[in-house]
Amino acid sequence: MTMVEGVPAALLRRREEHPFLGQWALPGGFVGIDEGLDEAALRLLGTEAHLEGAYIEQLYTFGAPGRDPRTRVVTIAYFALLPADRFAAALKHSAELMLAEVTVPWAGEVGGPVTACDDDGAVLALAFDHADILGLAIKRLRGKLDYSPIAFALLPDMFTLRQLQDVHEAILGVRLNKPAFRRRMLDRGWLEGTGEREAGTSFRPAELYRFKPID
Amino acid sequence: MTMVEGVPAALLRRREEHPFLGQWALPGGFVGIDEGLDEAALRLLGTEAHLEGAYIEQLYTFGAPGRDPRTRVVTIAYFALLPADRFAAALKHSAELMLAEVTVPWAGEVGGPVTACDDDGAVLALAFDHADILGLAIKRLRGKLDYSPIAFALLPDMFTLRQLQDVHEAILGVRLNKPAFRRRMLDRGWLEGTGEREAGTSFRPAELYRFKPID
DNA sequence: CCAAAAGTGTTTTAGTTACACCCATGG
DNA sequence: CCATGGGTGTAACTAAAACACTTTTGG
Repeated sequence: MTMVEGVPAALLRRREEHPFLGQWALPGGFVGIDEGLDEAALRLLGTEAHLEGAYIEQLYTFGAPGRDPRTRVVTIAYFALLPADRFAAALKHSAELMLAEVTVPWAGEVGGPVTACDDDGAVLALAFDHADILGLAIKRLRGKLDYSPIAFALLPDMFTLRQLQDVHEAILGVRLNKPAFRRRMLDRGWLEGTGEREAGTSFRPAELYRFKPID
Repeated sequence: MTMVEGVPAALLRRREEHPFLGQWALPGGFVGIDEGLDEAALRLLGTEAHLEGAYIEQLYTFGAPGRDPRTRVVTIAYFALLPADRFAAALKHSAELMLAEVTVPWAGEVGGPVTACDDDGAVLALAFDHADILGLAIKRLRGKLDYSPIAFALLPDMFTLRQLQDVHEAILGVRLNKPAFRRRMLDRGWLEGTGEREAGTSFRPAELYRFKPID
């Protein structure tokens, strides 16, 4: 997953076999008999999505008996986070891959279920229970955002406070107050200012910060 | 799991076969080919631990290649919560079952790893990676305590605010301020006062409350 | 009346929000 | 000098913590 123009987005792969032929699915595959789970997630992200070096985290294990019409399949779902620019190469690699915008209503909201949309805003039909998986991933991100440093996995090494705020707003789906956000982040002690500033703006350039993993 | 005398406790089962013969392990077993995961957790809690009607929640899936010396085993760990008095019948049912006190240091604390102790305070050797599973379960409880109603799964239908505070203190491992705790709980809107009061005290009897699932 | 724990009121403190303002840059 | 967004200061508000206090029961 990543954040594109203030909205969460997930890499999907068009299925080339039954069931759900032609529909969109999350990249995945089978765990090797002597392979760890994290290890398998990283391997499959490389072979199925052409993405390397992502932050990954186990999400939930889905095992309802009928979720795959062929046979019993238990899926140990992981999510992976990368900055948006890391997807360009992967998307060029295969026309069967796309980055879909994901919409997840807040609990109690009427907006309906989880939807994934293509660049034109058309709603995509997702294979299996993958819409549920996507929805749970977004909810996990929302829940962990303010006590874990996951947001930094979605940004390049150096970033401005505005970019960090954009990531938070994309995940939460709400606008945040600038001065309050700024102070909260700086007080947390996770940021370290590089002396450098962004370039190419027609206005005052913002300072670039780095994530300081000490804590 | 439950809370006994202000401390978290987990039901363990003595292993009667290799590997780890004679050591203590979490109750568990295999998922049926046409059985859901939650369904399997509840079934195994009944057959292995003689406990019914628990609140259960999926915890994490453990799949390191060497974690079972016999063959590759992936464990989808669940935790179950029940009031302490519900364990009496289970413990009488089999001498191979025990309720062990669990100690989990806070992150960054020096106190060392997760330990399980019997009634005499002797540290028990746990089979497989079950100490890791127990540790993660306690940490999950700590994290979810203040935004989810898990504490009520550890109490009878009607309970006093002091009992609720005892459960919170047992999970967190810290003492809490009485007036602040009281107000926080009442403001949350999860509690509904029954007109009734506890009996058998030699001091002023506390009002009994009920968990109000409306929200 | 006394001990013990239930339950309440008040002050202090810390963290967050809202809003107004100043600053630095390109054009 | 102007438009634009970066960055800062201050007051208002809210939630929690600390503390002292009153209340109610059994003995």
